[in-house]
Amino acid sequence: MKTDAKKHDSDCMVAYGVDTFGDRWTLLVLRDMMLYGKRRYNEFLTSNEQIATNILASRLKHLECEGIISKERDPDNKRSFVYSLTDKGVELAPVVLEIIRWSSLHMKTNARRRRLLERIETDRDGVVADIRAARPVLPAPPSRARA
Amino acid sequence: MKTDAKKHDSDCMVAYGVDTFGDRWTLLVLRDMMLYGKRRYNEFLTSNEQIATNILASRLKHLECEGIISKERDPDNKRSFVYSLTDKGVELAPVVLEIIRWSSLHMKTNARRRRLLERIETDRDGVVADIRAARPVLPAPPSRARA
DNA sequence: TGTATTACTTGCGAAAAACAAGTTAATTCG
DNA sequence: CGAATTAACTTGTTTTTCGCAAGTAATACA
Repeated sequence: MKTDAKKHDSDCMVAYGVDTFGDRWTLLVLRDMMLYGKRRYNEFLTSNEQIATNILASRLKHLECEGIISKERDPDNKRSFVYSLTDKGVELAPVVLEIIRWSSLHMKTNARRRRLLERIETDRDGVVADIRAARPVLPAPPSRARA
Repeated sequence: MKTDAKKHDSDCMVAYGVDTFGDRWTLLVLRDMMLYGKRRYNEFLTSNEQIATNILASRLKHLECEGIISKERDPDNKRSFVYSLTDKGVELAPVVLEIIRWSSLHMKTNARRRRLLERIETDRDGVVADIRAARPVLPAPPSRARA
């Protein structure tokens, strides 16, 4: 499987990150994996932001090419696949957690958010352990009505 | 000045971050400000990744609308403007620093990178102070030949 | 007074995203 | 056992955004 050419391909570490997850959707897929423990194509499709199926397929392929997720057959259901975070993917957790922290400074606060933020501040290693184990860090959000 | 409609506008903190800086260019502009102390339109145009001028203008406007940067006339040169990070912008530094850290785990290492990483690990507050003061954290990178 | 500089805007073709529909293979249901 | 369903995608097609080249307006400089 051939990986996409890098868009920037500069020597910069920030550009490397942007090339890897700097688009409208990739970080949301990673969020679904990290916070909600999602692992299947169908699950990613049902997030609140309604990613299109062709886009989802291309982002999963890209993440796999970058070594951030791996794809394996579900042993119990031969038509299903399970996507998992690799070590390289789990190492991205601090980036996602810092995004959450920053946003929490600038979004209206609520109990759900406060709880997550508190846990990030006081039990970051536990959060990362949950992410690694695919244990949801948050209960799934209430899903919005579709059009 | 009217801000763009949010693309995702979900209730999610990660989505808020993606709406704010989740595209090919915004994080690179922020990097230029944070790491290299860039403050002017021309300076942003000369980064290694060669952003187009209309895109740069739209990203600066967006960042300003989001309250991440501010734009002021240069008192010494009436045709020039100075862009600065607001508090909200400086608060994004940890996100950028975590991206750098993650990338450094997965890019070929070199002296320049090792130095920055070391400083991030041992003097994070000093790095953030430099960012706030618009002091370059890194010397400008060797610029690449243009086409 | 004329040229250069700074910070943009405009127009247009190309690329990517979004939407809808179709495909394939495994599985469950009657 | 055959038919409907599910899971994971493709494949068109339209719409939006990107990226390049060129143009513009307001200083500033010689």
